[in-house]
Amino acid sequence: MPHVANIRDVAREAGVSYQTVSRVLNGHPNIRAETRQRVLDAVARLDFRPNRAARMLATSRSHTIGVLAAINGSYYGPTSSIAAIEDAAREAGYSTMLANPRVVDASSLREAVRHLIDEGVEGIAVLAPQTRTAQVLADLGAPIPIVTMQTELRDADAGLSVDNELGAAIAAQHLLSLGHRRIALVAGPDDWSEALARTRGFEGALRDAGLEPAAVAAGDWTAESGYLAFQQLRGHGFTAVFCANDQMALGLMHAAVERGLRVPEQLSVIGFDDVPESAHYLPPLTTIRQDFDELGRRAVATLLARVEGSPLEFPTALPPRLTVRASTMGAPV
Amino acid sequence: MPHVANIRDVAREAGVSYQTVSRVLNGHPNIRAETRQRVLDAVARLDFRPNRAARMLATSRSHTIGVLAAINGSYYGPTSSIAAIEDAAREAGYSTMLANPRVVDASSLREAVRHLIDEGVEGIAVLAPQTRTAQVLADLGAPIPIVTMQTELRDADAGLSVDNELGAAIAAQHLLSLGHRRIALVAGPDDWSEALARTRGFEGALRDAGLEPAAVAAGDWTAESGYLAFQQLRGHGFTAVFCANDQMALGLMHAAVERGLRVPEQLSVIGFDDVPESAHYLPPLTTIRQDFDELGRRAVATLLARVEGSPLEFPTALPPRLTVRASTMGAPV
DNA sequence: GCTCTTCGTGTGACCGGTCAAGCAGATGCG
DNA sequence: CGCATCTGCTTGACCGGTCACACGAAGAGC
Repeated sequence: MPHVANIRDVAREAGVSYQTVSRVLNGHPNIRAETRQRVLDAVARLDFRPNRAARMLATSRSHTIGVLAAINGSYYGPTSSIAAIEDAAREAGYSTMLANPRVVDASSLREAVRHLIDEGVEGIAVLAPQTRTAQVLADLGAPIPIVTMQTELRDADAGLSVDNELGAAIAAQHLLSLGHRRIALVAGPDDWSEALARTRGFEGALRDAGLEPAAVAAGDWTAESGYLAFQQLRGHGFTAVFCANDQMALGLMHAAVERGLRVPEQLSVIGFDDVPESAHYLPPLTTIRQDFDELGRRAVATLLARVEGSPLEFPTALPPRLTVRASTMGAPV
Repeated sequence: MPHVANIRDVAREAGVSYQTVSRVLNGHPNIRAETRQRVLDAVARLDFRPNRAARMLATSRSHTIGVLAAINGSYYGPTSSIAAIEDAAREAGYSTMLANPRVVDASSLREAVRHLIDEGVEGIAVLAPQTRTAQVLADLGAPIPIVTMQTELRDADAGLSVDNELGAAIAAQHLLSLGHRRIALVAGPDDWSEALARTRGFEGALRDAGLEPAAVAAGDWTAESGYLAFQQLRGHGFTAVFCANDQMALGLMHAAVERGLRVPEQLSVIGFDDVPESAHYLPPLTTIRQDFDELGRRAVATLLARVEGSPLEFPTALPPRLTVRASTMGAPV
């Protein structure tokens, strides 16, 4: 086992005390330039890397954040956000620790948070947008900041979601502007905040036009559930359908085509998320784009501001953007 | 700031010395049952949680593994594996630290590995299946075990991939058995091990049948690149095409349909991965299934065995499995 | 010239665990 | 009965950093 240098080795090598080395490493003032250089040279010669455990023990700061992500059903969004979080965190000198509860219930969430806290993380970003999540986390009374992404709460974390309600309203308005009047909804699971917000936005926009959904089915975000949803919906005589995410839209189009319906000529379909593949679905999917990367970056910025006690906050949710492709067209007459 | 209990508080509460508490926590023998119980009661009363930094400093063991994942292009596979890794690690009492180089070049890889080592991880699982990865990692001479997943090397980590060569051969044989003789290939990027292995397997199977690929194009795993690949390939008169992943197959089908070709009647398409959506592509995609979860579990098992010096090894790559759906049929005459 | 501040550096204690050695009391063995 | 061994527990040192404080030297103010 090769001996790895510690701070006292460096001090000896540089001919100063270990405290001086510590000062140099932490950028304290009041070090003579020549002394600093001697220390830095010694650090380089010995390839000294400060021991994080020792530093953490002494300062009780870990420079680590936790990511609590429950990934199931859809992959693209959470994965993009996680990658962005890790990137932003490292940029700011923080490391990232992962916790993946396999199911999202109160006790798994609690256990995951506790695990991360035991690891010494200074803050946690949560990607588990079930409705109950926010409440469970609040009840925990955790001693560190926790930001919840993609929540529907109009609270301090508002800036950490896309405005799902607005996005769904835009989708509905797009269909309305094409002349559709009988529009169905494939909602997400009703224990997900985003699903509820999208349903609300969609129904609100319809109501503003004096309409109601022609029919409603709920899926679980998977393509398979979109496929099954179509079977529930058929017979309700709609000319367009809003699916709460792209995968369900894909499954629904599959079922529709199988029944001999032509998309978009006989049925317009619009999704949500704009996953990279949706541009190549058949037909290419009209959908609502979310900026998952920006979401991740904002989560880290918010978290670190809270960790360090500064007041940064993102007051408004990110604007979603309509991407029109070939799966929507004017209503058949 | 509420005082959190340390081991000496527990000792005082239980009326024993701190060393006895440490013994109990670490399951040492030679503790009287009644003493152990008194300690455990005190632990529970004070909600004592051992400080990981202190333990790490004293033992120089972190009980943490690192995951170095370069996620770009495809999401489903790596994300599934990461989730499985985190799960298996936690099961074994290990935590998971993340590092996501945004590009995969030698210096980013080195930096990411170094970052993880500085964090004190005891081993690293690498999901960055570019060909050069393995060599760069080997050259690093890292003082901790590193396992590389999805590498093409037939070395100690062989069990940490699906047998890509076999999978591609199975795909080719499926097309051959349907009577296709003019078969094109959309390969993955040629700096990815998996891409090379799939190309090898595909071309090998064709050669065994006395054939050569009708045409070859390379993509970058994205649907978009599959779409573009078709434009390169057309005019080469093929009746079937093997795409090195599902997304590229999706893009290719999109381009084919746009040119008026019917899949599978005029063109059979087969993919690789079996992402959840591929069952609902239009037409549903015939593809080769990989077990990403098992890959993640094996990576952790291998890593921990190596960390602990036990001899566990998975001698053989995971078998891929053909999933026949609607995108392939007998060759047109 | 003497004290007062500022600058640059060193000393000791401490963070919260673990490990090695030590030390009573009980038990085994001749 | 004397000695060695085992059992159960305690004490002291240590892991590798940081923090609070002390201290000598140089420059400022009177």
